[in-house]
Amino acid sequence: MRKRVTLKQLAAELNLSISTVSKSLKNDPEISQETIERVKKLAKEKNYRPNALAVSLKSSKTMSIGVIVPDILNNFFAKVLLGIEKEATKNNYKIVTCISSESYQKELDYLDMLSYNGVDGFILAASQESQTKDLFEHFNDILKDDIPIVMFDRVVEDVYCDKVIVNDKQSSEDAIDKLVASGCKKIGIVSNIQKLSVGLERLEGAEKALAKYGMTTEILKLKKKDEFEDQISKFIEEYNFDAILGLDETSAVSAINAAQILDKKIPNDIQIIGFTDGILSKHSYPKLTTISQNASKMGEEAARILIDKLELRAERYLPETKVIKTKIIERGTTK
Amino acid sequence: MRKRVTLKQLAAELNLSISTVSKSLKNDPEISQETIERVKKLAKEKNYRPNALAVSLKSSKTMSIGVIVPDILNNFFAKVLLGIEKEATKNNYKIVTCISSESYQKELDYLDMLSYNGVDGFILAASQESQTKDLFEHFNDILKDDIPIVMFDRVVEDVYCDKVIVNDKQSSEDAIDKLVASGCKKIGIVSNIQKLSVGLERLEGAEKALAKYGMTTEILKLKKKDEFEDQISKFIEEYNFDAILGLDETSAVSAINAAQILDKKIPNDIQIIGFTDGILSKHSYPKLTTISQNASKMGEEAARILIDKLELRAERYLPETKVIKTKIIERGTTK
DNA sequence: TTTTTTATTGAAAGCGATTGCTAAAATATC
DNA sequence: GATATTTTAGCAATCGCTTTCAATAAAAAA
Repeated sequence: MRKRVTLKQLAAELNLSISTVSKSLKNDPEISQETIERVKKLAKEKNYRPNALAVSLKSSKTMSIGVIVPDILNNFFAKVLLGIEKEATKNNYKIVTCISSESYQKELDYLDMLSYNGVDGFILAASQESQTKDLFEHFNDILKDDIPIVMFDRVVEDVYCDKVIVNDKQSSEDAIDKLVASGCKKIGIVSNIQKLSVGLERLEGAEKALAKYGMTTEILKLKKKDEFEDQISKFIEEYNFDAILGLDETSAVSAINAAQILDKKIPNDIQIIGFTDGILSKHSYPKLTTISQNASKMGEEAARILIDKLELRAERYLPETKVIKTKIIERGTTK
Repeated sequence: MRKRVTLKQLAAELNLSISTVSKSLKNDPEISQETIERVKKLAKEKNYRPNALAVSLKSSKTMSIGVIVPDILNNFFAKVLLGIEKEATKNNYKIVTCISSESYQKELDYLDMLSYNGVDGFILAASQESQTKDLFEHFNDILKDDIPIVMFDRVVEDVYCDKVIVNDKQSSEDAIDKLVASGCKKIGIVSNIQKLSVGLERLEGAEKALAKYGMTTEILKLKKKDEFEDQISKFIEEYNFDAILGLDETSAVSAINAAQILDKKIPNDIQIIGFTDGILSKHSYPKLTTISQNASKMGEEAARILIDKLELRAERYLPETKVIKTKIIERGTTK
């Protein structure tokens, strides 16, 4: 069994003091070239690496970012995580990932734990519970401790921090525009995320666009307990839609299946557009036309903003809100 | 802006020594009840919490587990992660998640970084590159430093550590049995994971079962560059299969779509079974009959094994290999 | 009253690294 | 040859906490 080597041990073996060894490793000009080389040689031999804990304790910087996501099974969040990871790694930061499972309590616990574990900053999306119950003081508490937070996607209006969002409202307007342009007369909205800030935004955009064309907004809010396909096929039959806008990926894909059940041809009898360019969109039949939120880019952006803030600590600056542009990816469910 | 309070500050305010304060917070019998209460009162008021870094440095235990997964977008790994997270949290451990992106180099870097950051142990699935190139000394190096590893799913034979796997071979045998029992005469295998240990296992099981029924093994190894659906539909037409076993979820779902393209009715004209009970299986049309690996349970199990080892450090014990049982989840693609 | 016990608190070392300051040795200046 | 200057290396404090051991004071026993 190997033993991790410390400065102390190197010093002993070299007959030098700990400080000399430490300085040598940092190429301190105070130390003679000869000594530096001697030290480095042994350090390399023994595979010396500074104990990150000790360094952090001293410098009160851990080079780590706490990331809290509501649901890791959600492809969107997974992608964002990937983006964060990429950018963080590039800048020598590591990430500590926690999953709030949409629970306020877990979110709070993690915030607390991570802050006492010394993460340098947070990147997070609020849990559903925090959003619906309008709980956000726990975020402010962290900010008060001077630990920066960057929120993404599920942001909280009342928390004064950096944010990265997507122009959800505009996107669903665009989607409706597109559907109308291709001849749709009766468009239905299906949502499985009624309670989320993003769900509201998207709905608002759709309503606005629909109104513009003198169309009424018919929305189906999916109920967890029943089969989505059944709920949607009834909805389609009732109104005889020629297009469906799914406010999230699951709704849209379920709408595809519902259309199949009703034996409607996609995209001829009915067109479908969804949100979130996840794994489902690419594996449905036909493949789903969807609004991509550039999840990975969102993550990168969030990490970049946080790291900038961390490194440029010197100057206080105002929180910014970065809007990531969506793009519509046309596949088989639209004409 | 608030300031994190330390023992020193509490001590000063209470006119006590640091050690007394520390002991009081731990209900040390050496300290008088009166003092204990005085200390606790102020600590609560000031919201004192020990600095985790300092505690870790002292105890050389960080209460954290390094988790390395090859791909977080993969629903299976995400589920395992969820299981790990759940079990770890329950035992007061936190997890530091890294994503190797199937790269050997990243895997190595993370292993190195995390070990110097003092994680107490590792839970990981080998990257594809490590598996195909048969690279595993980096794992042994960690073990040499006396940091325990628990591998799951993608395990490496030559590394002597705890493992959690699934009875892949048996599962695909069972799947073939089931197909034959329901009358299939010509079964094709489709795989997108030829290079992985699990892919090999599953193939082996299928071959064995096929041979048992005097059937030949026809396998299609998917090529990334072409559309999966096209490759599969050609494959089906060529052999006129009445059943497909997809060795991974993507293959199986693509097979469903391929059948639709060929206008074959599922499950009457052709039956399909897949692996991994992920999100795709539930949203395909028809829904996919699949072999569930109990991903979340796998994660929990891995975490439990690791934590047991961590806490029971005392007695050396032999590495164990836990086999998680799969179960077949029947949905719409089989009779 | 003196000695022993017990109760209570504090001093100090240590975890591993960083860093400002000091001391000693080597070199330069007059 | 004596003093001033530069190199080079080490001391010691510090980060925040834990823990052993010593110290003091008060109470009990002799």
